[in-house]
Amino acid sequence: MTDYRFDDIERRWQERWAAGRTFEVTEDPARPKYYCLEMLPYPSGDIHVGHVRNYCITDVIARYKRMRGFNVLHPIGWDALGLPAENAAIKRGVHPEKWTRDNIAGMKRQLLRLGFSYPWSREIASCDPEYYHWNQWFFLRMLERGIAYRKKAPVNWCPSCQTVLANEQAEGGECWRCHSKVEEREMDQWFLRITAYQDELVDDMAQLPQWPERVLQQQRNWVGRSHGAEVDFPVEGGEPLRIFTTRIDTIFGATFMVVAPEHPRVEEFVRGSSDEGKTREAIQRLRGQDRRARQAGQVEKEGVFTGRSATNPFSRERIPIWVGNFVLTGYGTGAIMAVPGHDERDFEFARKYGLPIRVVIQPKDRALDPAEMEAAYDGPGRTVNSGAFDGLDGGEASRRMTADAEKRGIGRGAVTYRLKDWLISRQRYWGTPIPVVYCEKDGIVGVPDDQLPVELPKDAPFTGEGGNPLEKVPTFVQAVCPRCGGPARRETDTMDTFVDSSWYFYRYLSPHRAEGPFDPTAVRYWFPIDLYVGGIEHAILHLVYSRFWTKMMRDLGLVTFDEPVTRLFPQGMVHKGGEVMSKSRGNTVAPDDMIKAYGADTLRLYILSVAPPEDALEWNDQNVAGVHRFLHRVWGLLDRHAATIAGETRSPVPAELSPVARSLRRKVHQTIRRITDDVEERLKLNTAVSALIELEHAIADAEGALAETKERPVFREALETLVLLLSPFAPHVGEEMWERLGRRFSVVDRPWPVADAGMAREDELELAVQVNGKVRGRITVPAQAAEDDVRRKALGDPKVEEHTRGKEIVKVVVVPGRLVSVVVR
RNA sequence: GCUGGUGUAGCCCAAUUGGCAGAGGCAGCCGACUUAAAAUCGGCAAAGUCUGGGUCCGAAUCCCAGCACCAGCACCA
Repeated sequence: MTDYRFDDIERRWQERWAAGRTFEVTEDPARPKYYCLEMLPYPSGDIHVGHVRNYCITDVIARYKRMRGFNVLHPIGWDALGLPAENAAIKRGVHPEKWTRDNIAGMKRQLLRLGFSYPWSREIASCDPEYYHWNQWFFLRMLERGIAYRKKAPVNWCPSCQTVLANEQAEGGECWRCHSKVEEREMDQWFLRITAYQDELVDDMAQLPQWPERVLQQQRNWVGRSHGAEVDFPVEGGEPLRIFTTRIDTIFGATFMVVAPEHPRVEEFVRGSSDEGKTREAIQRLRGQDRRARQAGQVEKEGVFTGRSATNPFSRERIPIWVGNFVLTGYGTGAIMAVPGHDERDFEFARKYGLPIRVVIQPKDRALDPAEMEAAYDGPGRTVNSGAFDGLDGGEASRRMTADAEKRGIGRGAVTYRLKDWLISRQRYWGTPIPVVYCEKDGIVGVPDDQLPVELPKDAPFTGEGGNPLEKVPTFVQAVCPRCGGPARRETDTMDTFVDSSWYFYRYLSPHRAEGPFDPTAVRYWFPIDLYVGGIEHAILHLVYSRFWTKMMRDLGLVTFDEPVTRLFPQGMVHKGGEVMSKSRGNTVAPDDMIKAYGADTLRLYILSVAPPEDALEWNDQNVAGVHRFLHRVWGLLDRHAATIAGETRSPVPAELSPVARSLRRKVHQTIRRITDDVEERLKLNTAVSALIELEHAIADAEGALAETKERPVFREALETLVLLLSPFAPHVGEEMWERLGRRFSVVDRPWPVADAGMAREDELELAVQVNGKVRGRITVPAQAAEDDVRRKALGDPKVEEHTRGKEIVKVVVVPGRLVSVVVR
């Protein structure tokens, strides 16, 4: 037998694919299309196991769909701008561009070595000026429409990355990249008005039935839409104070108000009160509390009475206005009506400061007594102590009270959102320059389209001494105002790299197009993306931005649909030793080592077989040996017979078959059906691999009986089918075996086998017979036996009779193809 | 704290969605090959499904209560 020299085999076919441009595709209206997308990698230097898992899944699907007759687009590129390149420049004196290009070259080599079916002519890198040109072009279109704008706002500053971050990138008060604690700073920054699409982002989820609910849930939480009402509370000696509430039905229970320490009217309320000085001091202290901790509710509730009072516009009661650290600016109006009887936070605050608690919602089953209550009641019930509104359920009370407030001109239904506009400016070099200049005369002026791209200067100094390197390049900063021709200062902020990834999947369609970001005809053919596979960690960053970007492009008239991705499939993480595999934990596995030891086909097969693609994968070096042995056995099997099969005329499978042949054929067709089901809808690639192994076992078992007989056509069919079914998973072995079977290059264009239902059907079945739940006998019946015959045979079985003799048969359940259950008394 | 997911041989995972708990792999044991070892090949053994209740002829699967782990959300008024 010849050795399984995976290294030689894999390289040979990789070269052949490259030379034959096997995976290049163009639009072909005659064939159905399939756009199979994976998340493009950041060129950090190494492909890691998480990438491999992602790309193995998409590669199997891409190859499978191609065999099913689809015109498949399965592209790859590089998310090539971003901080690590610049940090490397500071640390090691390598230019970010060189660092990035070198990393891309190395990682590309790794991807090629894994045999992924990419159309490399479509490769893109976001650091190419020909790519970020279009970031700038989009930015200018958004600037024209007020979607991009500049404003001063409190923003998240990462002291370690020396730049501001978007809200999404500073969750929990930590920088998403380096986990430093972010600081709040008041700065002039560029924003994209994603909030213009906040309703669509939620409502269009109805168009995404093939997205996992947990991702949609996360996005829904992030947008944080909440329906309620705004109500103005009259303030003694001042303008009314506006609050937002989702529980206007409890307004009669509002016994005090609370404003955030930063509320603009705090000073007005405090001025002239009896304890002015002390109050101010207390408020100052509340302001000094850590804002993040306050938001997260990790700080004990504290407050102070401002000295001023307001009137509850429904109960007409005089109620005090407090300042409290649990009320936040930037959500609602920064002021609340406090209903301690029915809101946990208000209850806690009221108990602490001895403020009155009133019950205005009465549950069905018990009576609430404010003096006895240990917690707020926020369940359902009917309104009480609510004047003309008594006796209503919550929904009805809210509707009527809102209508009443509206009629009196003191309130209205209102919707609030948690989502903030997307802060996209970064004070760093290695990003897309924001294409505007500041002119003394004309203010902010966009760079004209014909002057794009604004390219990054090559000679910026990377000292690491604070400040954006771009500011230190006079030839970059000094500009001419496109409008008046006078001197202007060029913007030195660059764009968030999430801008690049928000639309890269459109650029794959026309990667070098100079007239626009993409060819609309190609978009009409290829979009939407049929399958998008990637890490779940992008659920609210990249995937929200991408949805926004498509909607924005739609409003520019560039596309005609609302959503770019039909089916999203988040793959599971890779763990080792029970922990997420990551550089920082030092538990990573290098794909290169695996390839060297076992080959790419083994690595691919292993990573797919060990767990369902959506589950966490627990890495275990020893398990790799298992699939490697499987490939060895396949190799041996083919090695023994390929030459014979290749050398003879292909005769048809005989109609009359021996039991062994019949059984092998059945297994072949059952396997086709199983793997097709597993791959097609459920993406259960792990069980598909198991089915391949089973088929190999079955073929090996029949080898002695069939290989050298006139029934060899059955054996040949089995081997050919095994190769075809295996080829999307282990494509190099697939090609090699296909060739050795005497068939033409390439297996990637062979039609996927079709299961013959008749062939797959069992002739006879063994059924268990249960008596009172215990298996007492077994009967063999023809597969299509009538229920009555099965029943008769089951009851006639001697072992069964032993247990039914002399007893009354109460019931006989026949489950066709499964078992018979007899109940006796 | 809330929501969702998961819990099956020593380990990773299956079980046609209520029908005989086992497809596949790892590890283990036995054997073949080998001077020997590794690699390779063949075979064997192993859990009654996290716990406790319930429904049913029949439950890993459905229901109730709890436990463990994972993920997301969490003063958002």
